[in-house]
Amino acid sequence: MIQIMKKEQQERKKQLHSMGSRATPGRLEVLSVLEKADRPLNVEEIKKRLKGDSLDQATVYRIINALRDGGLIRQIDFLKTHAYFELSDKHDHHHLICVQCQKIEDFTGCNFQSIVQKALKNSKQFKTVTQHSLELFGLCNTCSKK
Amino acid sequence: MIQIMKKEQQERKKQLHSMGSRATPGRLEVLSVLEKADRPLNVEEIKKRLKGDSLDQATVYRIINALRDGGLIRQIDFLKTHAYFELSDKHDHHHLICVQCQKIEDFTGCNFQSIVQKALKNSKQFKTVTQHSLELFGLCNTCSKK
DNA sequence: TTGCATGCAAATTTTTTGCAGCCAG
DNA sequence: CTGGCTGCAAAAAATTTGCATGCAA
Repeated sequence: MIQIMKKEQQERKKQLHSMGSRATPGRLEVLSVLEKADRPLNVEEIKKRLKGDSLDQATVYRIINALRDGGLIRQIDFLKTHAYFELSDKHDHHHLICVQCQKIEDFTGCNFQSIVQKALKNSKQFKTVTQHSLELFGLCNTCSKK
Repeated sequence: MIQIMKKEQQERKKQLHSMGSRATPGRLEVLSVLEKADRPLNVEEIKKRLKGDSLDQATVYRIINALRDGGLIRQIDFLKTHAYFELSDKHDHHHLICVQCQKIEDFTGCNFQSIVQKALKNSKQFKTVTQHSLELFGLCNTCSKK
């Protein structure tokens, strides 16, 4: 287990370096928090889950922005006023969100390659797509019974 | 032209009533602003485009939330800290967004019915999807040359 | 008439910024 | 070393709330 953790750490460091950033304890810990999370977290939630609330809020914001711009984490839209984040290496995985109780379920297989190809084929101003967002909103079984 | 405008007004009023809301001048005007917009707008932009900046900011927020919850407008995630909105009746239409210069291009044909069916088939907690978000992020031709 | 909508002002929440000191590379 | 990171404190931006008044249905 410890071995695995170390490998993951190494992997994170490489990723940070490849995006031209330094592998500081703060950044590694934010990544670790998101690694353990079972759902996307907002900035406040990330901050609270850090060991002893250790990082300054300004730092958390700066880290989040750097990681997002570097592509290590992904911003999710839950129709809230502020953003949520998750690791972007959980391959091609998206969410079903209940607009009533906010329940979140993952789903995979959005087959977006064909969507991207189609979109780019018809586009005059774009030739590459580096990321995408896809969320489905509805009512979960519990809420739809009410 | 005036005839057409009146028809649209009537349509809007019906939509508002069907979501259990009153058809006030403010709400109709917000819808009209979004109707004329060539791209999704944030709350501040909507407020500025109202005749003479007529509505209070608190009111604009309350209107936006009501229209979104009622399904008349759609919230778009541009990876910003705050949300953007557009009319939801522009059928099944999404965006290509340049992460560098924020250029926005529309694209259609996301064929999401098959995605939704697939997701629901594998879901234990959901049986219906009422809305979806799909945005593609990348670099536009101009920015990718830099 | 009557309860939903709005304006106004204030509070709260969320995000950003300047600057000095620190540490990963 | 040294330039990127961070903490601290303060400011700015975005969103919400309470209450009195007004208007759509």
